[in-house]
Amino acid sequence: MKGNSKTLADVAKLAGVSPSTVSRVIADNPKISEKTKKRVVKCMEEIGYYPNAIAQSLANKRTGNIGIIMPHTEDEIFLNPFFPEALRGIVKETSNTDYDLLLSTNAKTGEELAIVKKLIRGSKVDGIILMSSKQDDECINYLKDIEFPFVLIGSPYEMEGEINHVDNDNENAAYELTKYLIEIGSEKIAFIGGDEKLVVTKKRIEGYKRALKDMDKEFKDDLLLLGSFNEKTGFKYGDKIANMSDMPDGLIVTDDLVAFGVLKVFEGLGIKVPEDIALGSFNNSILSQHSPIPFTSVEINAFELGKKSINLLTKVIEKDIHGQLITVPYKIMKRDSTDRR
Amino acid sequence: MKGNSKTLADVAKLAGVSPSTVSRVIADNPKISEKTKKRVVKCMEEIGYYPNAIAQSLANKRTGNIGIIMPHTEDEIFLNPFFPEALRGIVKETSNTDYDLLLSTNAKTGEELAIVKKLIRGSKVDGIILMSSKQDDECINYLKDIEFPFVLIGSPYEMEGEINHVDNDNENAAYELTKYLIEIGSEKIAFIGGDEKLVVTKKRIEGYKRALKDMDKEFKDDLLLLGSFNEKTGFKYGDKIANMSDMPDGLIVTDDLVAFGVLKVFEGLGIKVPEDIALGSFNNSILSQHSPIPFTSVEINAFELGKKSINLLTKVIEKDIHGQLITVPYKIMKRDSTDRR
DNA sequence: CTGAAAGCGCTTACAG
DNA sequence: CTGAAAGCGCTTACAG
Repeated sequence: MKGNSKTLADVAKLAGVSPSTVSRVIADNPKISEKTKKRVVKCMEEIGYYPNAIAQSLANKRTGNIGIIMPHTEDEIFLNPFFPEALRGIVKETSNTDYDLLLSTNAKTGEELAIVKKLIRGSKVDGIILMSSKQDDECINYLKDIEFPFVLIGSPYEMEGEINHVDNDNENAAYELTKYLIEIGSEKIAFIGGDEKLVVTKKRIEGYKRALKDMDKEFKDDLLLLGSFNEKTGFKYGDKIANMSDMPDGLIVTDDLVAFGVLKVFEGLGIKVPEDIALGSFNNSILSQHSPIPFTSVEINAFELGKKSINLLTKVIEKDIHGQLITVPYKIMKRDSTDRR
Repeated sequence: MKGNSKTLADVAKLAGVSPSTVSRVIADNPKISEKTKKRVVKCMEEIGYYPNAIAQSLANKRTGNIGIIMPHTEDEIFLNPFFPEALRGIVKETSNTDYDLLLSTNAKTGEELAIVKKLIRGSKVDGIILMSSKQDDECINYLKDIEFPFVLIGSPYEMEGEINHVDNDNENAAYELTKYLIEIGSEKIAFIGGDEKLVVTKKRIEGYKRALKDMDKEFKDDLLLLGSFNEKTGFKYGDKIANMSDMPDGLIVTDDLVAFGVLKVFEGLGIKVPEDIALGSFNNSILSQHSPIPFTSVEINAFELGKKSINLLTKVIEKDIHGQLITVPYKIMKRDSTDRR
């Protein structure tokens, strides 16, 4: 490339000042007189000068980058619209700051820690967003241990009071959804969740159980079904539920794609929703709206989660803040699958 | 953070060699004897040394970062599954290299050029991936002008032979799809496209026209409908088509979400697909598979486009390569909407 | 208000 | 095969 970028020194020479002065003009240091400031700025424009971010970083000990750690690509979880949506929020909010975004490129599960270490020890980022958390999360432990600025999207399994995170109140969302199903007449409610190591799964199970208890329904172990975030899980458990001797008349599903799979099975078997069984799900994806039977789903506002995480992180980078929690409201979007009027 | 990272000098002191030698060990310079190499490596591990990427960049004139320029967040186009999918491919392929990914954070349309300039002139990236192109694209012109390494996902409007890009053969895809509709008996085929400034729109229109010509059908201007990539466009044109005096019996739509909107309108009006009108679309999204009437759609393989773009870019950064084109195969996924057996 | 000098943590010709 | 020195392009205490 024919760039031949100009340096600070070039500007200094042209303006007849020292490099220190030019540097101070860039930093908009108030000690520099308006007069020289103007002259220098003019010279910068004249030769098309642009500060070298790398050199600034080295001298500054500040990179201007935020690292985003996503679950790895192969992972089915990446296919979940949650991540693109949250990322969209992250990008959006970052555009209001002077940070750039550095994306993790971990290809394998379990590689997250290595990536985090590389970014931090190589001084490539000033802060980190963790886009998922699990039980005994080694990334969280590491970041916490070295006291590096980071924000978790979701909730940590332990040390909640010490870790900065942005999340929905998943416990309450599941509680409310379960309660709602009971209110519209469901007596026996099954629950299909994700990986039990995921904190979000745990929280929703808790809410589900609490609602059952509050509404004087018995919790039954065989109505608690755990699987992955894909359609297959829906097929499998849809079948299982349909074949239960005393079939449930209510169902909570932790993800729309799974719920969609369940509905397909039910449709094939002639099971009517919501008449025979009411259904509530999570994520409010395009599928929940456009399914042959549009179904009730909890909008978790992933875009907002992303935005808020960056907003918090920029503060965390500046001051040290610990254990800050930002709760993003959810909303139960009621549709045909729970409409028993 | 309590980091206090160790430096090259620390390692050198401990190993009893000069910093130059340690540096050469890091670079795995063959001139260093195996013996010292081993000793130095041991010392690095002992004190937990990790090279500072920023300092390396400054000395090296190499950042190890690739910049990704996406359409801006607000843009409806970002909601299209194409971008997350392509990004997934980009992430995946990058994980096999030693590059990191720097994401553009442009919030407004038209800000792309400023972002590109900032990344390049601030020396934050070694190369750039452009995720969309339009007519008179100023980013392309700038990058080309300063001869900065970049790869375009999609095709440029002009100077095709001079710009490295990765794309489907959209002209042929539209050609084949149109021809297929004619072969299953469609006589009059309408086309719903996207923004006419987008190169992909132009290419598909060309293919559509060529197929009509080859199959001795007349091209009619009022059957060529252009809009945005959203459901509303589908509603609007679905209605329009339904109300044409001599309604078309075939329809090509440039995006699944739009096609989905059209189908909804048709369903509401009692228009039968594929009996009354056959439909073929693009992107093979989850909607095309799960729509009440699953519809034929062209799989463009966005994941592969992403992967190939990184693959090409890493080569472009090393040698100078110009006007290289990599074509990613598409595949027409035939479903009920064109099944007239 | 401005400048000379040292430093950020590396790399790399040059010399031996 | 290894080292001393200069340099990458900035910033910032220190001095004036």
